[in-house]
Amino acid sequence: MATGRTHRPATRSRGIPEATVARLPLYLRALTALSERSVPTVSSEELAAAAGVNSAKLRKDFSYLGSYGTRGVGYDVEYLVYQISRELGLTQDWPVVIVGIGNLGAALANYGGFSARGFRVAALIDADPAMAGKPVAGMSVQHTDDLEKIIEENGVSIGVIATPAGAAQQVSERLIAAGVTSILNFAPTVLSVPEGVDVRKVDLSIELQILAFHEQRKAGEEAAAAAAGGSSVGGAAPAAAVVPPAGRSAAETRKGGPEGDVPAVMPA
Amino acid sequence: MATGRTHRPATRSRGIPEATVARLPLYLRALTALSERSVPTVSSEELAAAAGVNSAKLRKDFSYLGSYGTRGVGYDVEYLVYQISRELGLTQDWPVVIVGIGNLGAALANYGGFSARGFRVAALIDADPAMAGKPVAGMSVQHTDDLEKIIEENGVSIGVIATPAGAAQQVSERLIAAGVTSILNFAPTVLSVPEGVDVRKVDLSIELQILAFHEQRKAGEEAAAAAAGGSSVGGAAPAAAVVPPAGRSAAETRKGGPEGDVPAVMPA
DNA sequence: ATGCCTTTGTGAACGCGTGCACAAAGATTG
DNA sequence: CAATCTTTGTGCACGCGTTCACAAAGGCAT
Ligand SMILES: NC(=O)c1ccc[n+]([C@@H]2O[C@H](COP(=O)([O-])OP(=O)(O)OC[C@H]3O[C@@H](n4cnc5c(N)ncnc54)[C@H](O)[C@@H]3O)[C@@H](O)[C@H]2O)c1
Ligand SMILES: NC(=O)c1ccc[n+]([C@@H]2O[C@H](COP(=O)([O-])OP(=O)(O)OC[C@H]3O[C@@H](n4cnc5c(N)ncnc54)[C@H](O)[C@@H]3O)[C@@H](O)[C@H]2O)c1
Repeated sequence: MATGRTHRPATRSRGIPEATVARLPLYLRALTALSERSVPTVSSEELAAAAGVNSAKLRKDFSYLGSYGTRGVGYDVEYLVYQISRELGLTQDWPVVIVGIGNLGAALANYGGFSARGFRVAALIDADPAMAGKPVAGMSVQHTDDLEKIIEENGVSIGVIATPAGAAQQVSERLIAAGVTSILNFAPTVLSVPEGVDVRKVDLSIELQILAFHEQRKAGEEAAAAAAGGSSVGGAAPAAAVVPPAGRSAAETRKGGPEGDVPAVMPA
Repeated sequence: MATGRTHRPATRSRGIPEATVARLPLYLRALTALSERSVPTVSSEELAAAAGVNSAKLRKDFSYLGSYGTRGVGYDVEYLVYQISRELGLTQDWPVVIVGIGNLGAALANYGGFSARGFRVAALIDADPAMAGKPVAGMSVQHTDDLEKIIEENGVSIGVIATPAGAAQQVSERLIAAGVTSILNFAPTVLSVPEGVDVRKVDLSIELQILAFHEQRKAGEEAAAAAAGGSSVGGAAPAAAVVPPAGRSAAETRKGGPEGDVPAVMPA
């Protein structure tokens, strides 16, 4: 999710739980690696370890696809690769457009892993007239004016948005109007889309903030442990405070913080 | 998802559910936007709409932080920004290193949104001697030889990995040995890390595969609807088949596909 | 053919997350 | 001060996802 997500509850697609779908690519990757090493079969235990999940979970996941294992032996690697690929729709070729060819968009365009799995970059699109015609990753960047034409001519149903946040909503609307029904959004905004359109988001900033939360928690616990008599291990404490407290109206009305307010840095 | 994730079940950090933590940055972003427009207060309903979530969920999320709202009025925007920032640990300054300054790493280094929220890029690190000393995003790229020194001197506890997949595990081990306890991994690999280290992953390929799954499902349903008498809407059907069936040993043993095998493109 | 050993597939229990619905709280108005 | 209206905070129920644990299944050796 990427991390982050914008799950639509979705109608339990064909009986395969969403959580399982999200893990299938993980299994596929592990299986592909085994396949390249010409490993013929693999047990749920081994494969689960390679994919970083619980083996019971993996078996249950596979059980949604059918009974593809052999008791006492395990799973046939090649066969499973095919079954998962088919289930994920990777036996088809999916043309993709990338909109917004800046720092990130260009990096995505240059990314090899795209085409590795049936995804083909059909076009690179940018609103900047100066970008139009420029070669990026061996393709010529096209102008947003032609967005609709490109989508329709190439039968594109998956769009990647790498524009600034302010443009993302509008870009998504044009993509959708032209026929796109799945969007991968790198811009830090909530996209509002009609029913039937899937949006997944990748948000670096959110991921970092989640890490910071846990990091702060670890630091707090460590401090507590140290205060309780432990030796202070070298745990890289962050530097200085940044945001001063707001101290506004509602502040007085406040009832009671979680647990007596950790001694957060509070200058003023 | 980004989506994608590597949740450690974690010990219900300080009573705040993981799912709530993952949404706090979303609320914070919406609140910051309101703050910039000088909106003084906001109701759970409005804020929930801006963040793209259910209002009941939002209220429950906030209830884990304390009672910061005023019944009949809503939430004080500035105050809530501060409370969430504090809870997420964003009132501190978090130095971050990026390892692997290729296409993606360079894009990340150039990304402004990094510093926007208390994250400061302390160093850019690459193994390529030719990269060492080169300026990227106004910083000089440093060689991996100095990785440990950089981490320790800057008190870095968060590392971003943007190396090729093959190098990621090793890089993570060096980061962790040097004191890093949180990793954001862009390489398509499962990182194996010791207890106490948080890993979150951002995986473009996985997100696309999940979209492809739903896309295929939509196409199938649409085809079924059309067969049932509907007019075929212009739904951008993908092009050609790519992976031929494996047809291996276990194939015969197979018991029974989900529901009589949709007529997937099956050449041979 | 028989028995043993390995590994799958799944029933069942449990816990987390979500969303409804409403009582309590406070603001606001008369 | 009392009545009314708005919006929060949360008890509760439900469904999804995870995990355990084990019977059934199949391979393999004897
Ligand atoms: N660079 C990163 O590492 C990174 C990381 C996370 C998120 N993001 C997000 O990804 C997005 C892109 O980041 P970036 O660093 O590449 O920014 P950028 O400014 O380098 O590139 C944005 C590109 O989008 C184009 N653009 C603007 N409006 C457009 C429109 N309406 N239609 C089509 N193209 C348009 C611009 O011409 C520009 O080329 C931003 O929303 C950013 O927040 C970037
Ligand atoms: N480019 C993208 O859009 C994109 C998208 C998703 C995922 N990824 C993943 O991100 C990673 C980086 O992608 P990229 O396109 O930037 O690749 P890249 O080849 O352009 O860059 C990789 C960089 O890592 C450096 N490196 C290699 N081994 C290293 C080591 N041991 N220590 C430090 N640095 C090392 C290389 O010198 C190079 O500069 C890859 O794993 C890729 O799969 C990239």
